[in-house]
Amino acid sequence: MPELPEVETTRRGLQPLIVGRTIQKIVVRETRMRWPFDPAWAALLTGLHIKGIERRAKYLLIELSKGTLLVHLGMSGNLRCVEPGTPLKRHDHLEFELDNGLNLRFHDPRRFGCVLYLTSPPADHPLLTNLGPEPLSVGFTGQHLYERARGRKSAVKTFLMDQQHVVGVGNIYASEALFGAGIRPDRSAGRISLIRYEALAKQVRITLARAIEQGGTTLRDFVGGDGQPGYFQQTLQVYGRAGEPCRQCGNPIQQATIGQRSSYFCPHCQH
DNA sequence: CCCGATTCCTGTAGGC
DNA sequence: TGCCTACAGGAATCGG
Repeated sequence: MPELPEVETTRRGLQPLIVGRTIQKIVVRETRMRWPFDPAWAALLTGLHIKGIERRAKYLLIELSKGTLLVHLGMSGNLRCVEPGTPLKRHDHLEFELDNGLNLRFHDPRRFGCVLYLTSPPADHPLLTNLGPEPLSVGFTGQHLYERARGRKSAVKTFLMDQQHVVGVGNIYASEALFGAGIRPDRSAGRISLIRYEALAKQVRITLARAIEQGGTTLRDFVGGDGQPGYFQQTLQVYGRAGEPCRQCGNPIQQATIGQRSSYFCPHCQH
């Protein structure tokens, strides 16, 4: 499930392979996604130069000589460069043939992702407004979380996954960061102290940074921009470990549904 | 405004 | 072996 570390891993893997290249041809095999890919974009994109690749929240922004490609990986998507002739897999929806011979492939079995061509400033796009601060920026602090949580009754895990408060944290890293901070995921967001939010903000930063170092988490089929899987799954403390011993205290990890999402925590280490 | 439920989709796993 | 169902989840959207 691509969260910030997987998207950042994709960005870093793609950067040396696609920046400076020109799009020579586009093959559209499937347009139905979270937001449809307009087939008319193929002609508009042909011949454009790739100036850079940035990330905002879980979105990739591929800056072109005219406009921007806005990519979201949904929950099963990946964007990678392959050598020409690499066998097609089911759900390889889009292909961008570059002037260095490589093909940039968008693959997304569940089609919760999207690829949109924007010709206005990306910051003005509705999908990018109302996003919270980047968790690895100085604007993200425990104080910020604490203030945003005032008066909120929803579970802190649900609060942490709301991209309006902080971006990039999804189901896996929310569980991991809450474990690191010793906070039960089902606690009401408005009833947690500033001190504890400071610990949580620190754990969010640490967890995401370590995951980026490991190339993200590959539970099923995530691969980065260069096609390599991630290794952070070996480091997971609680996610997916229901019934297994806590790595800190040995008691079994508990699974619970919070906000229609499965959550994992240690009842002994988290309060 | 806030919050919980619903919705989109397909691959995989478990039960019988 | 094969069929059926449940589950996985990012995030927009809707209803209360």
